[in-house]
Amino acid sequence: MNKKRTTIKDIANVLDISPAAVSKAMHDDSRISAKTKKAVKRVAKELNYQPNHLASALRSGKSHLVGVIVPRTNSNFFSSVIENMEGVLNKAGYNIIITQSNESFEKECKNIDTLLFTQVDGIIASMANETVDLSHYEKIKSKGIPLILFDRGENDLNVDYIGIDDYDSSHMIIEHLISKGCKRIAHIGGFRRTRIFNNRIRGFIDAIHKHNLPHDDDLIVESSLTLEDGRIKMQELLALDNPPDAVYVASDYAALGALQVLNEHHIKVPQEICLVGFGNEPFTSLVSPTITTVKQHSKQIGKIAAETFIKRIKAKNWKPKLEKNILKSELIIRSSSDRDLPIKST
Amino acid sequence: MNKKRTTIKDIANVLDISPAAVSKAMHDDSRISAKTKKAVKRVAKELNYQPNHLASALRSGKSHLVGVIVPRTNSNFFSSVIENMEGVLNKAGYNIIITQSNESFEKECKNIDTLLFTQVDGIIASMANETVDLSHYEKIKSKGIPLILFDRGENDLNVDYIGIDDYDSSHMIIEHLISKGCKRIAHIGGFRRTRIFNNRIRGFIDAIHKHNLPHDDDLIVESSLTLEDGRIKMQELLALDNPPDAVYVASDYAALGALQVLNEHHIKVPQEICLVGFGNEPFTSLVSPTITTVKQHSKQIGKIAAETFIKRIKAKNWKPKLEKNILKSELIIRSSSDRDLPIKST
DNA sequence: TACTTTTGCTTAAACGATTAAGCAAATATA
DNA sequence: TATATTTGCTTAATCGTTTAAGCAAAAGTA
Repeated sequence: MNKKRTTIKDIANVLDISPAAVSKAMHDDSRISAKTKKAVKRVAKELNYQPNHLASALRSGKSHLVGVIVPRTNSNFFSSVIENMEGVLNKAGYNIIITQSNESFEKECKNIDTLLFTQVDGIIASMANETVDLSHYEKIKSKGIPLILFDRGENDLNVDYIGIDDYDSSHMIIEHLISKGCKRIAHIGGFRRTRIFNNRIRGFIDAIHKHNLPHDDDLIVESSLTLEDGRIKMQELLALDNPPDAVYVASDYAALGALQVLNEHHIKVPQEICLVGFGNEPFTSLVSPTITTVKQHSKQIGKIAAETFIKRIKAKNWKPKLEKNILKSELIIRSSSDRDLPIKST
Repeated sequence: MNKKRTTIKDIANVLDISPAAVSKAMHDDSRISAKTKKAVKRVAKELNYQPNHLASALRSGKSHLVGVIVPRTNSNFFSSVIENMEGVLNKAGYNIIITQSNESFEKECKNIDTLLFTQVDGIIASMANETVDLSHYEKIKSKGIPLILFDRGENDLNVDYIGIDDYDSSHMIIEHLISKGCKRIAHIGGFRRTRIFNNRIRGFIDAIHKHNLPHDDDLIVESSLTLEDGRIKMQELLALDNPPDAVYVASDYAALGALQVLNEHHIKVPQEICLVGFGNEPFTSLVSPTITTVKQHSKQIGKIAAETFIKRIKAKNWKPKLEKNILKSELIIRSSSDRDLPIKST
């Protein structure tokens, strides 16, 4: 019969107490007797009471919603980060709203507006490739809600950041390739304007110098790191007078494109050219030969990002503050760079 | 100075009119003069007014939030569906909350509770593999908010559904394989309890009979359709006294597992055994040989699901109603079944 | 006994928008 | 000119919860 949902008023009526007492009983207020609390909770269950989230959010000013912005959800890295973030946040009573920027600056701005409009209590984001203007992120900060960046961050924003050590990762890769006898190593990197890609390039150059390998500008190319661009850049490298004997690609997708080109040219990988990708996307272990790559600890990144958010929200007066959380990455050595192993498909 | 956000009251004070007039002006009410409307909008812009979504949602009973439940976001199919759904819904003034069930029934139940708690105006979902008990979905229906299913649906729920014709897709595949000279076709299918997989199995059997091919129970196996299980089921098929000359796998992931096993056994694909997957995941065009598969029109499915939701929300008294929207799928023929073509890597 | 403190509630005002009802002034109609 | 209608607003209630303030009764303290 009763079409409308149960409210605290209904519970109050049944027990002949005030709605305020019911609200406090549900929140285990110390000023409510154990007896009343028990009765309230019993009746709440009987009437199938579901708190009205909008009302409490309006009154308390807290929506218990966290906005998440990622370039795309269909990469294994981001979907894993989100999954682990969600686990931690749900336990703390927060739900998440996931949005995708599709690497577009415009879409990212829209997403931020949408999230602020929806009154999220904070935003956890990884920036789009295109993003250079940071004014939209400043808008989040000026609202006084926590902003936490992961993977694709930006020092200038001066907020919490969780990611891996890209500079160090490049060193690991170069040292691995050197141990396999490579002497002329090329790097297909991302755009320098994106911090993580710049760090990988810097790490690459410094490692090359450290080990007294030739530094040749032709061997460093910037790329959008899509599969297609990986193909193009690999072809360019092969066309050099003095082509490389190893290629370190800053993304698995572009590395796959490079591998296709190498296969098409019947260049033996890893015997003639070694190949290393970045990101540990699932397909790297599925293609032939399997691709050596860098694991970014997506689970940890997701968890730490969520925990950082909770820490910030608990501090009553949140002030934007830079706190970096840099995880060590892990090199996954597979056939494409392992000259001691025969090529195998798993 | 002013820390608090602008409300309609602030605008009202500036113009010395009532907050009600401001609200109506913002909504272009016919009983407000053009002059007042203009002034209100000007001041709103000046004060950087952002409507409080929670307040209007509370009052109007509409959150303008749509809940989305998918098994996982990291498959290309689901992320593409979501992207296109979002486009349509955003234009109509709705935002979406994405949740993942990870194929778990328990997680799916939790997601539904979360979404209902967050007071979404409707739910668009694709069911987890594990789900057989539909009581949680009935709960959504009983709340009187629109429920729309896509891809993984269930007739018993009697709600709108958008998907492809799985039965017909099986026919397309079988006819293609027959045209390539296959005579003994096996099917690694999903669990029969999931409607789409059952339809693919039925389509497979009927197509086999229609073309007078032998119906051998050993050639039909049910699988969880993960990569690993695809490997196991392929090994079982190879171990038969009379192994198949073609395998139709109901998922690209499992098809990839099957392909790995075939490659490891040095069985030539497609010369000795033809292979067909399902879903058009990006890696199907990246592995060697490339895998023939079925395109599910994720963009269309996303758009239609969103449009159906909007249609339902506009009808004032929503009643659960079965309305199926079945799209025709498309067979993408690649090397793994194309005996006329040489094996190539793209 | 007389006072203070604690307990366990109630009252009532928010939170920021929407909206039904009402009302004076302007305009139209007879 | 008298009446009806339309225009353009205001008033006040409402959505369901939270919370500051208040108050009587019970318990503790001197």
